[in-house]
Amino acid sequence: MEEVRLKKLKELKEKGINPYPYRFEVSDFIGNIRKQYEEEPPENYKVRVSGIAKRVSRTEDGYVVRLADEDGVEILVYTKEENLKPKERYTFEGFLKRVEGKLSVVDAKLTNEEGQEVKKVKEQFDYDPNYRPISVAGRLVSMRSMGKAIFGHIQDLTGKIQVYLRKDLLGDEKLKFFNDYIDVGDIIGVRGKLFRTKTGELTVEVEDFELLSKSLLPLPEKWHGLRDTEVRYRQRYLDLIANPKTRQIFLLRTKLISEMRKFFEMHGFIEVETPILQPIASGANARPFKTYHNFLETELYLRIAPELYLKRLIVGGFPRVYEIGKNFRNESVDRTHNPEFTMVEFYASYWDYHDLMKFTEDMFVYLLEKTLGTLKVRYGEWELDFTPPFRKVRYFDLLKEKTGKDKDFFLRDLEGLRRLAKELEIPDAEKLTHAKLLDKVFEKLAEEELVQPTFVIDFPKLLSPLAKTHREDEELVERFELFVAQQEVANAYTELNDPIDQRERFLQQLKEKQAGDDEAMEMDEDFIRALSYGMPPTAGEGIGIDRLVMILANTDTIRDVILFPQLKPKKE
RNA sequence: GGGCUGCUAGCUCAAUCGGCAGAGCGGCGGACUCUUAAUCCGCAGGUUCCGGGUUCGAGUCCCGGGCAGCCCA
Repeated sequence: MEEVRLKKLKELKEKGINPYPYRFEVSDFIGNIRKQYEEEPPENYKVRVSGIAKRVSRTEDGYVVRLADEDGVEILVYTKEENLKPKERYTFEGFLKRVEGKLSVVDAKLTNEEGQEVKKVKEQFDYDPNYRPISVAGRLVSMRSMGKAIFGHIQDLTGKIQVYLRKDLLGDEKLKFFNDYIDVGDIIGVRGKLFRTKTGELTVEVEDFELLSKSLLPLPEKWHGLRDTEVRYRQRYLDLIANPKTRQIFLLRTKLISEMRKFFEMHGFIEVETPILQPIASGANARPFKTYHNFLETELYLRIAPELYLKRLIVGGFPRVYEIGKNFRNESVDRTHNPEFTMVEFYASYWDYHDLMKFTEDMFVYLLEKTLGTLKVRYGEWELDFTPPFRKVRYFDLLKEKTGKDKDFFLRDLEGLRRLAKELEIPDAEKLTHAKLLDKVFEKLAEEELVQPTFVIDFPKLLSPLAKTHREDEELVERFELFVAQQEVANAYTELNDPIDQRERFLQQLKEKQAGDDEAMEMDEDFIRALSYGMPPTAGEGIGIDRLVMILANTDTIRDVILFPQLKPKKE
């Protein structure tokens, strides 16, 4: 295979044709061109359509029928109906939707009533491009050569479009060149006119084309795509070429982050960048990666959180800041953890955690409307409803509900708590510190309850060394975590700005560390000095972007939302 | 960290009890000017993840290793 293509490459060079030329003028991306002639049908638009089944193919969970009317106009019908036969006439009732650019009928059921012609259905949303001249470029992903004419599809990130090469239009020589030297997988550019074929598909009638990059390796199979999860993650470029679902998820991710920036900007937040290489990795309970700077002759850590730097900026007079960036935690790698992950952290002067809850609700509503266009999100078996206000529940109320035991038990009866942890089969329960025990017991008992968006509020102080003491209860802090689908999505609090209190909290953390908790927080003297100059009352929050994208994309694997997830290196 | 499962042609997958390694797609050659999983005729394509072992004979059984996925902690 590779040899055949290398031979073509060699012959091209002998002909004086550069298989890797420098540029090509495109009039637009494929998706944008399609958008001009294809309207999105409204949500839940019902249609009844009649025609002859040209072909019936199996899909993962049903069938797809190519349905044609007398004029030859075709539409794809996705159905679960069994025993459909080609050449039979059927009428389907279902919802009109675009699937990869093509108008299709989804959730279709057979009916005995008469339906509309395919043509009539499609005309409403597919318009005639009237032979408008365009030029587009992309990867040739399929090709159907018919001797004196060739059909194929070229694809870019935004979509796919059919190209049609005809001998009488292109000339003998050009067509022969295409047949002899162009392969599926090559990047090509075409110039021509847009029209619709008799089946109704938007197509470029090619007047001229150029090879833009020769592909030497074959693409994954066209029908099944690329399924091997390992190859999908290790060679993401192939996954992106072969699987539309993958492209869709990463476009969604990009859209989410972009809308998030807009939202912050609308609310007066300034985007900043703080160090990833830090001499002290603090601001979270986690194990850091360690590295070494040769010139400075010093050990540095990859940040586990930007928190302490962002608050220094609040001290410095930035009223509202946010940072979207990577954090690094040297921990296990599994379905919900990647060693580097993306968070947004933001801080607003003069706010408290009540302001943040309101702001968080507003932001989620904004983001969901901009990305999915709905506040009700399907996630696995659940329908998550993000309509505000989100449920609020106090940390110790939740524990009391599950165990009947109150705050005093959890904060003072260490041995009782340890016994409870053992009953819950929490590993190493006899060794864990008080704080860790409490954390693990809460996780075990409460998280399964937290499916719909829920603010868990008013955490115990010993779990929250950077949060401000609760105005009504010395043992608590003004902190909330937002849980969605049993996962912690956001963590926020009224920030501790009393430098003396802060020093004591760090010292408490050091004790935890000595007691065996290697995730306890590090003391940061300069941060305390910064607070000593005076930090305004402030509230701050972190939101896990990867987890948020997982929820929006309805996937339970973090690797599906990170372009290049960390895997063990493979020996070649 | 423990358990289970998977790894076979470029891709998606078969291979019965241990008995000649196969199909579809893709590729190559040919026919075909509205095809779309195009169709029709012909051909080629393999370190069965790696290393040992048992056996007349191993993709298959045994031991060790690698990577991945799932479950548990």
